Amino acid sequence: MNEISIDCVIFGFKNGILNVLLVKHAIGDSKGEWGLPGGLILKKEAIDAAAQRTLKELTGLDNIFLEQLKAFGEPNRIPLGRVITIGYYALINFDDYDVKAGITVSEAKWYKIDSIPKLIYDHNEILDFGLKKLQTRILSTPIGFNLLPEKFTLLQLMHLYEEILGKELDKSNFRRKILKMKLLVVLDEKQQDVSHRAANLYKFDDAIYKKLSQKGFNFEI
Amino acid sequence: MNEISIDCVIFGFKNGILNVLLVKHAIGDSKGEWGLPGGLILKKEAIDAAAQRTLKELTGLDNIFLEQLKAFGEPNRIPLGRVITIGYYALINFDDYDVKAGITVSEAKWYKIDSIPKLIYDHNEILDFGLKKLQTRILSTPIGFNLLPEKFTLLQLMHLYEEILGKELDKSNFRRKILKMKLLVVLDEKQQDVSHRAANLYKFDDAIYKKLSQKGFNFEI
DNA sequence: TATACTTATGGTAAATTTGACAACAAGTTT
DNA sequence: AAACTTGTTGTCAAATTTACCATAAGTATA
Repeated sequence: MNEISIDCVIFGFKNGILNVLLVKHAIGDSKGEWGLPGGLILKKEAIDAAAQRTLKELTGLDNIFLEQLKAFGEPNRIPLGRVITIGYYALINFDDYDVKAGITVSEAKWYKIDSIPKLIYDHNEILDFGLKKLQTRILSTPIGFNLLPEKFTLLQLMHLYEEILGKELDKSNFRRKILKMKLLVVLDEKQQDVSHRAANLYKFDDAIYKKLSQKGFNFEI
Repeated sequence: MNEISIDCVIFGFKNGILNVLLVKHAIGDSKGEWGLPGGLILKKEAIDAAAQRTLKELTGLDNIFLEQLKAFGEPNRIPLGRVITIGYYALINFDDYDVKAGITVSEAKWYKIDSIPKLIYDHNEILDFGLKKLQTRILSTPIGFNLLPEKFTLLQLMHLYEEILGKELDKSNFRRKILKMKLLVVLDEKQQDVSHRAANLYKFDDAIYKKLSQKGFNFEI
């Protein structure tokens, strides 16, 4: 009766800039245009599994943070016929990722969040929804770490928050608030190759991370 | 290829108790069992419109607060075959509502939130997701008013929050916080027919309501 | 070697918010 | 009139936030 697809908003963070992974379609009516990576759901496949598969096919990565946004179902959202799509968003660690264009896409490329081109169908709307979700989610759940390498400095973490929220934060106050949560563990290791005082590296505490992921917190910034 | 349905978690608030509207199926494999009201999406019908239609057919009400939860798509969530459902939740003013059983349901009934029976398919899961969404949403957006009559007392509003969040609040502090938002307008009118000092009635300010609906707030209780 | 420069980290004081509770007000019931 | 019930206002210490400043620990430059 209906076609159902998956579309993923994949966020990455590099050099203080938030990026989204877009693909250039190689086949079909939208050939040559940019859009979100996605695909049709298989028979007997759970929708979360379909999103995981789509993600793996594109990035080669498993075990990625992935969460459903919602379903998008305007009857004319795509010209060819009725397709309802279920939006997902994912957060990936830039360093682990290696670009792979798939069969149906000719190119895959990171775009800065403030220079997103016009995308096919309603993909700009899905992307915007994903960004808003990320903005609110990062204030109530410790998901931001999925965008960072395993070891990071407090300022890297702060810049991530600044970039996602689109506003400047106070170093000193950010440090106090984030440390109060006991989510971070100081490492006996410092930043390398910087031409100024090296900052301490941190990682997050798995146990507390799990607890806070369920309970949530309230990060007023 | 796939069937897509809508299922609605409809909340109502009466005498300080949060209720959910359930229906008893009159036809099909689930005949005689209780579940969430819902139905299939029509061809060329937007999914939001399908939810509105479902709601109107059951309650006769238009212009109701309605918001999508997410899509539920386990391959075996219903025994008959693959159906992906899109969950919605709605908040309605009890006083405006008049029960109507439809064609496919033999009965429609309000259930207290703490006495929900075993429902068909994954409807208990959808309901739980809806309640959680309501709990977090009510702390960041002024949606609770949709559950109350036009004029209400501060204590009625507080009891609504208490019931939804499942915890007791302090009268004095609640009053201070809610009034600080400037969302409420004092009316020159008091509660009627109570056997104690009558409380002042309030309504909410449309303009500020709209503004806060977009901007959101942070209601720490 | 001394000085300037950059970022990291720790601290502080004023302002604001919170939490817990007391006190009083305005009615109804006994 | 006294007791009772709920509404409304006020208080005050504790906790938190905000906007800073000061110092530490390095690198680069004169």
